[in-house]
This record gives sequence, C-alpha cells and structure tokens, in this order.
Amino acid sequence: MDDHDFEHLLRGADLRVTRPRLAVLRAVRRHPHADTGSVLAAVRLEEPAVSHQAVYDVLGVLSESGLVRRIQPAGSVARYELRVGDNHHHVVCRSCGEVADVDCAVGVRPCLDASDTHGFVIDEAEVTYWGTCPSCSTTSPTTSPTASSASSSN
Amino acid sequence: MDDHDFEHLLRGADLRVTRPRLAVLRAVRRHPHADTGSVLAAVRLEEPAVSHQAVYDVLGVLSESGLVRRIQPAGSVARYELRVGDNHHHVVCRSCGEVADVDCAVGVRPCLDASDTHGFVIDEAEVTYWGTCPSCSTTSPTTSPTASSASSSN
DNA sequence: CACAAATCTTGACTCGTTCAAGAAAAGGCG
DNA sequence: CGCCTTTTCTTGAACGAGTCAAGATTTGTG
Repeated sequence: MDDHDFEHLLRGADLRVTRPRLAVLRAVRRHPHADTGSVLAAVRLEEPAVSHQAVYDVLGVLSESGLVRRIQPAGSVARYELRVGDNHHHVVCRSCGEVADVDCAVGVRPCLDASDTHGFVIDEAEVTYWGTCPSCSTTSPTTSPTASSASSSN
Repeated sequence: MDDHDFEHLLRGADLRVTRPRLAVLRAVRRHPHADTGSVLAAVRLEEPAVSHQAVYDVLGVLSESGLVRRIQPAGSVARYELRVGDNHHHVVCRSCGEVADVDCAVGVRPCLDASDTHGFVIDEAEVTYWGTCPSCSTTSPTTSPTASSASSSN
C-alpha cells in the first residue's frame, strides 16, 4: 500500500487524487483506529496546511466509498482504519479505550442470521467485544477512557 | 414493572428512591431506545421541575448499576432501554436511525469466542445489525438519521 | 490552456454532554 | 418525629466533536 496504490484506489472510486487525500490515507495506514484528531495531527506532519475540515471531508468521502472503515464504539469518537471488506471485528478496552482487531471467529458473515428482524433488511452485522486490554489488566486501573493515545489539535 | 418494582430495583442497587429516578425509569419503560432528550421530555410530562442534568445523572447511575442499558450506535446519541441481562442485540436503520431489539440467534453468549483477542480479557460481545427499517424500505428514503422520533428540549 | 466541477480553507456555529457550586431531599438514628 | 450527614438535584456555564456556509484553489477534462 504505497501512494501509487492509494492513487489507484481513489481513481477507482471516482475520486480526485489530492495531496490531502493521500496524506489522510497514509495517516490512517500508519495509525489504525486513530480518531479524527490523531489523523489530522499525523496529516499535518507532512502537509501542514491541511484544514481540519478537509480531514473531516476526506474521511467522510473515503468512508462512503468504502476505502476506509469508520468505527465508533460507544463513548468514543469516530475512529478509522484501512482494513476493509474482510469482516473483522473489534475489541475495545473499557478502561483506556484501546481498540484492537479481531478476526471473525464464526465465519464469513457471523451472526448475520438474526431470529426476528422486525422487518428490517439487514446488510451488515457488526460485533464489538468489550473487555480489558493487557496493560490495563496488569497495572491498576488508573487510566481513563478519555486519556487515550494521541492527542488532537484544532 | 410498576413503581413498586422500580423502588425495589433502586433499593437493591443501593440507590435512593427519588421522584426523578422513578420518572426516568417509567420514561425508559414507555420509550425503549429513547435518547436522553426524549427521556427528559417524557420525564417532564410527569415531573416538570426535573433538570436535564438530573436526567443525565440518573441515566448514568442506572446504567452503572445495570438497571438500564445504554447503547450508542455509531452516529447516534446515547439511547437507553430497560431490557437488561438477556443478551439481546439491536438492528439500526441506516436511513432513519430507528432501533429495534433482536434476540440472540446463536445462543446465550453469541460470538463470544473471538479467535485472537490480543491479550484482551473479554466480558461482553455486542452485536449491532445494520440495515433498513420497514418504513424506509417501502417509502423513498427521505428521512434522515437526525430527524428521528421525539425531540429534545432544554 | 481554459473551464466547470470538485475540493479545500476559513471561521462561525450547533448540540450532546460534562463540570462546578450550592440548594434540596433521602434515609439512618436518637 | 425531627436532626444530621450524605446523596441527589438545580442552575448555569463550559467543553469539544462534528457540521454549516461562503468563497478561494485545485483537479481533470475538452
């Protein structure tokens, strides 16, 4: 996944290839599950002039186009990842908010057979595992969910 | 589930029995999956003097105590329900944000066997089904996710 | 190279939620 | 039953992720 691939991805989705978009894709690749603020910070290391609105816009269109996946565990802000279309799920640490990938255990489309769907037409089943991450398990639970990884700026 | 039961629930959780708390419990019972604003509105029909902060506080302690369950699908505000401890899941309409209950199809603890959990200690698996609700399926998709049920006040 | 459409910058703003301080109510005890 | 401590609630300000809007730039096409 280099810039060349990203360019193809964008063109394939009928999106123009711009410096902000490439920078966002690189940032998301480097920081899986990063929130918008972290993506913005990472982007600005390479492209200092990119506005926060541009990052919101870019993450928005990339999500709609399926080039990135947006997740948002309860109590968390939106997070983004490049891994897409492989039906994996997420573990979220109740203590520090850390997110990790979990490959689907049941099959390609796990739990997609809900018993009574009340007439809803279901197109996706999203599984979120809740628990405690390794570092919060060993150390005494001091860290709060808000005090997570990278900080955001504005 | 009448006021008498609610009182027992509260005392059993070492919580004082107050008019705001009973009103919130009644509101959540009457409006499953209601957001905080809707709960506040419903509460004020019976207890006009209850502050919005009280509703936030009450919903907070009730959630911590396990008397109500808080859910928050991506892109939605927090929602609450009384159904608790029966491991059911939710379908969320991508178009209007409507939420419905779905009983667990796989078993008592579905999908709780993640393959590689990266050292996380998992205590819950939450399944969210995404799709389109009956009314958004038939009618052309006009309604937006933000224009949902009851309105909030302040 | 010029032009229309898409994209980005700038800056204000919305709204769900939280923070903080003091007033009011709950429940135990005498 | 009424006092006292603690919990809970009211009031009002503040926070912050995300959105809106208008105008400037850029992209890709003809």
